Amino acid sequence: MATVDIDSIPAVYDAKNTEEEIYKLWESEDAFKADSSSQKPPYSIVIPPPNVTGVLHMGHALDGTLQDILVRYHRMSGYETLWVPGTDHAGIATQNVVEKNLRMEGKTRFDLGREKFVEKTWVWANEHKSSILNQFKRLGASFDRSRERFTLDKGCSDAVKEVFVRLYEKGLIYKGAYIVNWCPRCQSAISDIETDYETEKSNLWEISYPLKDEPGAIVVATTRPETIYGDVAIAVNPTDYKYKDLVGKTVCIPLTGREIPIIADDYVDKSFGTGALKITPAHDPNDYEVGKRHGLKPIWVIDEQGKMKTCEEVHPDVQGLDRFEAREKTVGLLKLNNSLIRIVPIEHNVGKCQRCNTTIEPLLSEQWFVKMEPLAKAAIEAIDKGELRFVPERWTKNYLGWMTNIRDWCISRQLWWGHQIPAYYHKTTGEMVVAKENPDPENYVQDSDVMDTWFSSGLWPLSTLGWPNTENPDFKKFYPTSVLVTGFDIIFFWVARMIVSGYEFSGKAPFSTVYIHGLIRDELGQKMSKSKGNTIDPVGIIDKYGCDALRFTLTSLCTYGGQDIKISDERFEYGRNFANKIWNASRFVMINLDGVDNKPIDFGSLTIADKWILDKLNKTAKEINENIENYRIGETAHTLYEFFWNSYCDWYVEIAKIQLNDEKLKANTQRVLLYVLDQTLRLLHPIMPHITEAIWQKLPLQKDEKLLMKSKFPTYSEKLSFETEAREMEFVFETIKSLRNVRQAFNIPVSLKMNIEIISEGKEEEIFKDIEAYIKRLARVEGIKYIDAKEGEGIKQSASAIVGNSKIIIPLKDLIDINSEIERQNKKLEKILNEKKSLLGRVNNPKFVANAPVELVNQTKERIEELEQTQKAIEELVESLKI
RNA sequence: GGGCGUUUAGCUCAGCUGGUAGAGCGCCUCCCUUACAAGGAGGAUGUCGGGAGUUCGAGCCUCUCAACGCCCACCA
Repeated sequence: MATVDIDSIPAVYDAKNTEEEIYKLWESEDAFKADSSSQKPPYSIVIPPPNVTGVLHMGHALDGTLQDILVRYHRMSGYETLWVPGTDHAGIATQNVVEKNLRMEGKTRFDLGREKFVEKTWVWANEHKSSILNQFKRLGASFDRSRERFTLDKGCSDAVKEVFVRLYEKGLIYKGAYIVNWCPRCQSAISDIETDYETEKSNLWEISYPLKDEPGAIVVATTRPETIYGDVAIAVNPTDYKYKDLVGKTVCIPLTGREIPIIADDYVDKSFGTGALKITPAHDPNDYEVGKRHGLKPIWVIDEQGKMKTCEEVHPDVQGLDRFEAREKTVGLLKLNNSLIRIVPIEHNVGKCQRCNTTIEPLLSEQWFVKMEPLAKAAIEAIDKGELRFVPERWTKNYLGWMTNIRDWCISRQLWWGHQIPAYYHKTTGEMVVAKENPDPENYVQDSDVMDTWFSSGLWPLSTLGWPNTENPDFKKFYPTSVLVTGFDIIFFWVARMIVSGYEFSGKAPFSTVYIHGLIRDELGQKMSKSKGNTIDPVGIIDKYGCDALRFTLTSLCTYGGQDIKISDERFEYGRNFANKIWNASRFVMINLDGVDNKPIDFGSLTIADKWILDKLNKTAKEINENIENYRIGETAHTLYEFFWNSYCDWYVEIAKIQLNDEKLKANTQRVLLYVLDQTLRLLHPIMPHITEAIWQKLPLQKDEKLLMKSKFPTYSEKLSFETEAREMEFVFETIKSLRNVRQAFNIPVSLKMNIEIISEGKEEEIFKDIEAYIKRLARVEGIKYIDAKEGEGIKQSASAIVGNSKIIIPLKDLIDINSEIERQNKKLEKILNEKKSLLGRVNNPKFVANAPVELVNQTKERIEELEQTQKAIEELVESLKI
């Protein structure tokens, strides 16, 4: 015999304490730990590793919640489930933070030296990586901390070296001079996708270059006058008649007088500017290509700091100046020199460093690259072969577009924090060796560059599961992973690269599904960012509303199309209110469990309401399984909300109050209440893990598992299907609703119990007799009298309702106004007539009858019959009222 | 320039394979009915952006126009 201490269950759900307590319970049971030797089928997810520099934001909260839902659902559905947590060393971001801290001490990284600096950064990273993952704990994340990884740890480092060497040996990694996006502030090259473009107002300066040894000049338009010192040619379009005679001649660079040729190249757009273009191969990617075609040697005039070089090509007054100062100075000099023809204001796009927003300086330099095209092949075919799919599907196109136009990937970064490139140079001969280890530390020094952060995170599914040791039990059991959950913003940075490396090094896609969710935005639809000050801190929301409230709200806002999600603080009231509802409904059940036995439900003595709720539960379970399997997470939340609140609480619990007062029904009702609650908690658990576990722990159930999170997830069961009763219950709802409607329409006080008369026959009359108790209680009815159709004299001075083919009469002398009752009935009649009219229109259309499915035609006809009967009944009512 | 998305109730948005529109919030009425006022009961509200087409039937499919948003590429 079970008892529940009700005093221990307050009427308002205490999320904070409950969540803390429950997470501790899971941890103490080591419940998130996966077993690679298990016989169960595997289900695995690797977390998109948050930056060590990061703090939990709403995007993490959504991403983490979705993963946790999938993981918890599969864990309960019989899979050996592994969710791998970890963090990313975030090369530039982390180095920036540590450098900033140093600056506050008045130091730079160079004061410390590389070794000391990296050491210091490790200390910082170690301190912070637990902090972001601990914040994920506040989310209820059921990841396996015993398998936590870091993109710079030994295992990841080994994988990185292995991959680098293999790709190098295959000729897919090469070192070469190329124009890269150089960030003068970060002092490093960055990749194309780390560069953002911003529209800026600027000028097009038209500068005149005089011809050598003859009168005349050619005028070029440029947005970067400071680069004239690096010019190696003036290019015009070969078809441009204006300049036809000038091609092949020589001009002098104003201010310095250096001589350069006029060349012809298709690249030049005749209609832009003056149609003549200055070529600066060292500082512009397109110019570099043109220069290469014409065998022109680049001249460097801007250094890595973004300052003008001190060299003979640069005008002495400009040497050493910052590039923007140099621009002003150069324009001034040109003006004095009469070389400046005019200034045309324009708006153009300027590349910016994604990390620090510094204007990018295209710079010709020696960097390491990965040849992507051969690697992309398998990643492209994966889609056609059906080995990889995106949810929602529209992202496939995006992914394929990028993959098929892929460019080589600049992987070297001139930083100190990261995986150092495993290339070694002989101290005297300069000979280069690429190897996992330094072949001879006496005589070889390692390349000083490190690799792009995304190089190591691109190996994440491989490296976290033990690759390159393919005999590792985790790798054998859990690779490839099941699904990758992330936002669309890192499809190119990360997802695409993981797919490429998955195919290259394991021959398989690292996951078969990429589930892409929307981005979190503020209530105005703007991206959340610290600089805008519009962020909502998930931890703050958890403190205020509770973790499960946060999870439920976020989940409910997910759409199948993966739309972005606008949130505001108040939206989380939705989840909090639902959590409170769950808490209180459970509280009601527990309060009413006195004398409960642990016997199974007696199916022989179920009431119509019992059968209805079991049927509804069963259908809900079916839907939930389908929804989660198909990544319809938002619908999962809505379905559960609707079932629990509108079916279980609003109707079944209210009906149970009646049945619990009936000694014959009490025990079985308790069992049904408890059973449905137990099953519902299981269904809700993946989305709202804490509250469900907390309640479940209190329920006096016979339990196979100690924890709800390890218990079986409900599925559809034929045994619980009660179609007929489910339909009959609709009759009950109709009846009660119409009676409530009448009460409200005529302002009948709740305290006044009504007496009603029913005109009915056959099956319907039987049902009425079955559900009398429900009607009496839920519609506050005193007595029910069954009368013959002919005894209808009481209709005068009564309100009435039609349910099915039956008439319910509510005699209300003095309480009702006949005219308003007539009006009320006429309104209903009008609705019915409207519906009937349109349905008749269909049925009378021979084409509809010929083309529509037979079922639909029959359904429509049946509906018309129903409507006609109701119409007739209402018309009779109105007639008798009028008398 | 190329691609994608959005436009549905006052607000925020659902609506899967076409069968006469839904939720939450807000609003109006009533109710502290012994789980819950973070609650209960009842109610009002939409020519589904405009136009055309396909279909027996269109919020959903096709075309077109419009507005807003995002991504990619980038001409000095």
